[in-house]
Amino acid sequence: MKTSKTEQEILQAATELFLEKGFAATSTTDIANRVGCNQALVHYYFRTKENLVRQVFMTNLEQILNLLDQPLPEGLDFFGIADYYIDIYYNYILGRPTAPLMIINELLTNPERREMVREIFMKNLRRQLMYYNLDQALKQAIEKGLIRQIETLDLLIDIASLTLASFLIAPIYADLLQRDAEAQKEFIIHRREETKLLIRLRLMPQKI
Amino acid sequence: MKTSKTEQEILQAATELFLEKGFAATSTTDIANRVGCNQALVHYYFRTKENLVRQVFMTNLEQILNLLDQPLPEGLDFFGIADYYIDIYYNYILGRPTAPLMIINELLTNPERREMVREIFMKNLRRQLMYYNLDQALKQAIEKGLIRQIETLDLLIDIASLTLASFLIAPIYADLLQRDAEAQKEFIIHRREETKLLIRLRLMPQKI
DNA sequence: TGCTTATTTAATAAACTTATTAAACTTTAT
DNA sequence: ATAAAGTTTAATAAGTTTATTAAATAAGCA
Repeated sequence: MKTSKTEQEILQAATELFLEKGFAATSTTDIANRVGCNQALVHYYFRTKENLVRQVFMTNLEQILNLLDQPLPEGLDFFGIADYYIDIYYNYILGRPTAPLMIINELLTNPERREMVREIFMKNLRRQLMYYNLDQALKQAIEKGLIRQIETLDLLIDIASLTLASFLIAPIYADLLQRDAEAQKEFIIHRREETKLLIRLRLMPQKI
Repeated sequence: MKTSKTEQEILQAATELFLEKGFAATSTTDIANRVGCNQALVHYYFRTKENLVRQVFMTNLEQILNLLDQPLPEGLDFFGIADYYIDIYYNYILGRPTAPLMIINELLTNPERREMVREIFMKNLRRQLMYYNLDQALKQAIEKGLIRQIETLDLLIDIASLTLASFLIAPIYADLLQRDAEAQKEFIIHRREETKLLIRLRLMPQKI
């Protein structure tokens, strides 16, 4: 009763198409065509398109959230920790560059999805603990004058913003300046280093 | 032959719905229902849905690009100029918070739209001149040691990334922490100031 | 006024969408 | 080998979508 090969292929094709064109613009017929199977088979395995959408959405969202779930690396200062997380996120998204857009897009246009996110958050106590630990560690470092005053949430949003936007902008950059896929990847690597520099300067305890 | 009231109403309703639900999820029947007119009327004025989509897309994109088209304010140093542009963008998007998502979404999922963007760029020589002027001014300031070494494109992308992401994250933030619209606006204002601080620190000529 | 043009509507064609059903085909397990 | 369970297909119902058409209504003006 473990998921069959065809079922996986359908899920895979659905994921690809949803990421390429968005949920609304993808039909179950499109999915079947990509797999090379009958359209009814999509419904046999997942019954409704909504189930399929939900599954793809949840899987991708959980993957992204789980990246934060790893323990803080030992023996690194905050500059090192920031770099470490920036690398993790850039590397992850390099592998599936349109996933964040799909997530963001669904979250913004579909209120039900936001309910799902709260569920995921509430369910995972470990993640809440991680946030609490980071918050405490930051506060101590600030008190000791090791880093500049910053809210924990702002630091995370700064990193997330710069990372996310790199991947939204990269394909547009490549197309506009008529660059190839290789140049696009270089652009992202370059933006990763710029992100690290920005965050480093944000945290460095010098007076403005 | 100037655009009739009904035509404007249709365009307005289409814009609203496209921004709320996305292009694919909005039907011409939805648009007619919001206006309170017959569905055929939508096609009478715009013939195809694609024409309507194109027009809404182009209008919003041009508005966003035109924000950069204003002359550099006099008597400001680069820190002041950066703040000035950050304010302009935040204020604009505050008025139409989902416009950037629609633009980004279309650009990423629909290759034809990227062609449109190149057209717009190439057509507007003044914008190219603006970029050239900014580039020159930055290079001089760097040479004189007034600001830290930075590529012009990176500075613009830094600002755009932080601004854009604020608006993508704000509604999710509000929903997740169950805050109201007022708190969401405050969040964005707060992020605007964090953006200014980040950019300021990025430009300040201190050794890392 | 009456003629012309513009706007609006109802009706509908043609294509496409999701989902179900019954029948055919494969596997698997005894 | 064969019965049971699982997989796949063709056919199709029911609904939606875009777009067109012809007829009805309203405006503009000579």
